[in-house]
Amino acid sequence: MNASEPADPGLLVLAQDFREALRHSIYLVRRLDADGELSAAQLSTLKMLMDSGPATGAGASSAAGVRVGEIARNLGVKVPSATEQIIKLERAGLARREPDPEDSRAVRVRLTQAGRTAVESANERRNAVMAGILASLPDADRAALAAALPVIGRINATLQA
Amino acid sequence: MNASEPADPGLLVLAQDFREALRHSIYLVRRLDADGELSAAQLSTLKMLMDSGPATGAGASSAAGVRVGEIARNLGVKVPSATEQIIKLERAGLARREPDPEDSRAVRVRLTQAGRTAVESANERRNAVMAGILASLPDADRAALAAALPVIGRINATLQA
DNA sequence: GCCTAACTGTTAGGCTACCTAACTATGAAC
DNA sequence: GTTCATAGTTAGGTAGCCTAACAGTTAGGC
Repeated sequence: MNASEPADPGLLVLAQDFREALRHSIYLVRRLDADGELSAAQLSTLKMLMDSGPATGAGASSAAGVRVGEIARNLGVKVPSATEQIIKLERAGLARREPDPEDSRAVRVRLTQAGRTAVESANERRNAVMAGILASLPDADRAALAAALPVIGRINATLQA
Repeated sequence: MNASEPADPGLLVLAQDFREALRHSIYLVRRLDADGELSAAQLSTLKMLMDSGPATGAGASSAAGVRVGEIARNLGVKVPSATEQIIKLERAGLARREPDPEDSRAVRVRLTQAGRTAVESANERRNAVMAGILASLPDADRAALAAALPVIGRINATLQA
């Protein structure tokens, strides 16, 4: 945990290689996001809204929507940045802001039906492109990747703490 | 290769999971880059210069430095964006622009000694932080990660084509 | 030789996404 | 019923990317 210690050389090499891989992956992500329709930041925001509460709110009778602060925390940005994204989404008709009935300071953000549709189609498109790339790999590569994804998830989870 | 085909469902799931992992990794990268000293873009540029030609140019008698277009291509950005970064690096005393003796249209960019020092220390710091995170993982996780890195490298290489 | 076409890099202008600081409005505590 | 904390917005600024327009250099065709 302590970064000031000398650290195992092998660990440093792995760290370097992993950083390198992530650095190069930026281009991949940029490529996937380059199809226009929705920016990476906006898709992330929409996706978060979708995961956190159904747009139709069938079973969510009490507190529908997500608070701005929570969105910011989930996206790893500051509150004003979240506000900015939300305003853009609202202008695009993809999300809606409503007062929180339980706390008048707060704002509840929800997907509109159009927002839900947009995030689904954008996701499908990106997944299809990525799947196309993965399809060209040998089975063993795909297996290795699949095995590593949970690990990367755990690494990312480290940051939440 | 053809993204318009229906595609294997398992492949789509893997694609989705991989995209998700990369999306979350953005926060990790942001965290690593947040230590100030050098922005991600600038470190990438410096690193590229370092890998492509020694600053001292001991053995590189003929064509020292890297051309702007080549830098742009390597970083996956357009030429004006590369120019912008280079100007900043030059102002910071980390890189130098020189005329290309063989082609007067071209510009050769080289690291200064200060630039070399800066990239090394920035890299070491980031590697140490990452190594600290990796140290908290079980051995099996590290092994899985190490096995997947070459795969991610191959995926990224796909884009060059 | 010279004129045109292709190429290299810079400049100008614009966009998105992030930030901090300052502000408004509401809630909670005493 | 002040006072302090909390939720979000607004204002202003920065970094990094883009396209379009430009200047200078090289290379061909004739």
